[in-house]
Parts: sequence; structure tokens; C-alpha cells
Amino acid sequence: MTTSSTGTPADGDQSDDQEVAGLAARLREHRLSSRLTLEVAAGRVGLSPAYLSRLETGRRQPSLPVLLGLARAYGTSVSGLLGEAMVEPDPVVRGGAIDPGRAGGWGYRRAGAPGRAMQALRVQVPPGVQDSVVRVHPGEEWLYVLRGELRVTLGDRVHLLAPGDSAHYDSLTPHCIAAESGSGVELLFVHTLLQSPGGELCLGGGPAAH
Amino acid sequence: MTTSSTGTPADGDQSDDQEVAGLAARLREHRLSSRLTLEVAAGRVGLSPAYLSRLETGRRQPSLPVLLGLARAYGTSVSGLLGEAMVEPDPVVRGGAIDPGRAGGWGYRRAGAPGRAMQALRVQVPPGVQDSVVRVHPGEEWLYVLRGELRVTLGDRVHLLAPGDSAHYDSLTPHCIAAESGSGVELLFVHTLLQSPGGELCLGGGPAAH
DNA sequence: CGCCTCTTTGCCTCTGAGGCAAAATTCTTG
DNA sequence: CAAGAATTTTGCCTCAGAGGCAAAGAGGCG
Repeated sequence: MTTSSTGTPADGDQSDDQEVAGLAARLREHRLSSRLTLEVAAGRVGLSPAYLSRLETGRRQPSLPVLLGLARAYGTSVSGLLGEAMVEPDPVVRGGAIDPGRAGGWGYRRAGAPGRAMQALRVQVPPGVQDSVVRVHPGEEWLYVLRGELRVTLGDRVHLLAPGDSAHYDSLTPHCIAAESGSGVELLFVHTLLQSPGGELCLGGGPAAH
Repeated sequence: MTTSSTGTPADGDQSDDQEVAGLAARLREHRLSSRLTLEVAAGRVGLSPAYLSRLETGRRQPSLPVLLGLARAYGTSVSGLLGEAMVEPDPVVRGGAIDPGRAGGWGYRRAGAPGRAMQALRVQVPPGVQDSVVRVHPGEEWLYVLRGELRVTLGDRVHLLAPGDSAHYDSLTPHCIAAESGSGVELLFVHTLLQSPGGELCLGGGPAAH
């Protein structure tokens, strides 16, 4: 599914099927590893043993409440039952709804305390400039769009950020930014500083600023 | 069925409802934050806009395939849509199926290299001994049952481990262990050493060994 | 006011969730 | 090996509810 969305609606049928098939196996796995019988496990969730058997053999698909019940009964999460890759939370937080817990770390306004591992900048992205260089480096970055529309590429996903939107991501994911709107973009940029070997921070000029 | 059958098992009805209610809100949130119209979003997943509207207003519950499709369409996980607390993977790994990636860190056998932050022990838990002290300290612990049945309490969950089973958990979760079987338990115990202030490791005697 | 886009609601169909009881299979034990 | 207990699977039925369609609200805008 990391496959970039091809645009066509359903290419997911197969992977869905796979995920659901895995669910059946994982259900059985969990029950057996807890050394429970169908009857006991089913009773615990409020199901009939017959139905649970069908779930574990992939002949039925649980509804949402049943799925939640099973997850709880087995002391795991729905995500765990579905075998979902531990997806890190969406790096994009839209305007207004900025998680105070995260964006609240806003004391580092401007160039923060020198000793800090974090630095904040106010950046002007000129209209034409294409930050074509994809960057990868250790640390963490957070940015917030003040004016204009920003195109942020994180890994293979492209996000369009409007004023008020923000993004928080691991700097190890390949990333690059560019102005989407014709009049340039103004943004706030915060990142951790992991003291590059050279010691200087190459922040001065041009599109290579971040 | 969703109606909790016999009184005992299901206290989950409410939290389930809550989780499902959250789903509706989160669906809308995701779609709006992607600036998609019902029609576009629905088309992308292969649903009718009307149905998607019902999902977002909590008037319908998506089936599993639909849920998976939505998660993919919005670039998140089912877990994310359900707002599941990021559940750390089940600390208990049953016998045989020991994840090689984790249990494989087995080079520290016995008392590992002194400089290492990890140490391994072979522990005898006598029959009667109740390790009633709940421990909390920074670090990580891993244990493996060789003989007998071990009762491991992690947080508020009690796990029964048979020979071949293992558990891997953060030492910050309150934990205590005890012999379940009458003839005592024999286990391997590995943990990180975060150099206690006192400097000594109080490993010598009795039930306080870990 | 009329037109447009977007969302919600009424209503219908028909799949498939889920229970029950009987059959099949596996595990014990004499 | 046969009798019996425990566990899992299958046949069959019912009915809630998933999900589509088309029409009815709800805002914006000229």
C-alpha cells in the first residue's frame, strides 16, 4: 500500500484480501497462544464458538464491534489483529487543529537557546524556487505555513499545506519542500540540530536553507 | 450479539461505542483535512457519497474491507481511524514462535560483557515464594521459562507462561513474577542495567533477585 | 431569486453476520 | 481398539444492517 495511489479507486482488493486472510490466522494464533478453547474464548467475547471458528478459518468477516471485542479479549489492538505495519501518525497536522502537545513546544521561537538541540527559523520560499534536493539526515523537523501554499514531499507522499497547516516528520524520511502558490510561501521551520561534523550549520542562503 | 450476552464478559460495550463514535468523527476529520468532497472521497474508495456521509455521521458502521479502503485512501491505518492507543506489541511471545529479531539478541548469555548495558541470569523461583513486591524501574527486561509454569504480572495483566514461553517488557510497567507450578520455576532472565545510584546490583538473594 | 455545489435523508434490496444444533474430528482412557 | 469426552467444523436458518439510488435540504454567489 505504500504504492503511491494510482488514482484508480480499487487496486486494494488483493492487499485487502491478504490483510483479512491474515486476520483469520492471527485470531487463531492469539487464541491458541492463550491456551483457550473456542468455547471459552467465544464466551469471553460474547460470541458462539461456531462463529468464532468461522472467523478463524476465514469463512466470515467480523463486524467492527466483534473485532474490537476480540482485540480486547486477546489483549491486543485491532491494528495488531490486522497485522498492520506500525504506521507512524500522519505527519501533517492541519490548521487550527494543531496538537497543543506537539506544536506547543513552541518556546524555541526564533533562534532558540544556543545550547538547545532545536532551532526555529522563519523562512521565505520564493515563487520559482524548486527545492529539488531531497534531504535525508538524522533529527526531526517541524514546519508551519504562514502564507501561501507549500508543497511538502515526505517519502513518496506529497502534501499540500495551506496557511495554518503544519507538518512534523523525522528528518530521515526523504523530504523536500517547494512553493505551490505563485507568490511564494512564508513558513516557520523548526528542527533539531545534531551538530554536523563540520560544525557549521549552512543555513544562510538560498533553497538549501533547510 | 453486540448486546452483551451473559452479564459477565462484556464491559466493553461502552468503550466500544465510544471507539466507534470516534471513528465517525475521525473519518470526517481526515476527509476535510485532505480537502476532499464526499463525492470525491467516496469515489476514491469505491463507495457512494451518501454512504460515506452516513459513516461520518455515525449512522452506519463500515465493514472491514470498507474500513481498510478508507484507511488507505486517507493515508493512515485502521488503528489510526479507530484512534487506538498506540498499543505496544504484546509483551508475551509464546514458545517456539520466539521472534528471532528480538530473542535473537541472545549473545549476552550468562553475565554478559561487563561494559554492556544488559545482563542475563538463570533464575530459580522456589515453589512457595511470592514475589509480592511490584517493581518499577527504568530499562527493559526479557525472560524465558525453562521449566515449570510462571505467573507474570505486567501492569494489570496476568500472564501464565509455560516452558518455552518468553516475555519482553519495559521495566517501567509494574511487574512481578511468581511460580505457578508447585515444583518451582526455572527461567532465564535478561535485563538492561542502568547503573543504580548505589552502584551495586542486589542480585544475590531470594525473591528480590530481579 | 435562481443556480450551483455539497451534504443529508427516505427507501429499497440483498448480502452476509451470527446463532443453534448436529456432524465430524481429535484426544483420553479403560 | 472401542467408548466416551472434549473440541472443532458444517448445514441451515434468520434478520439486522451494509450500501446504493434518487430526491430533498443547505449554504454560497452573481
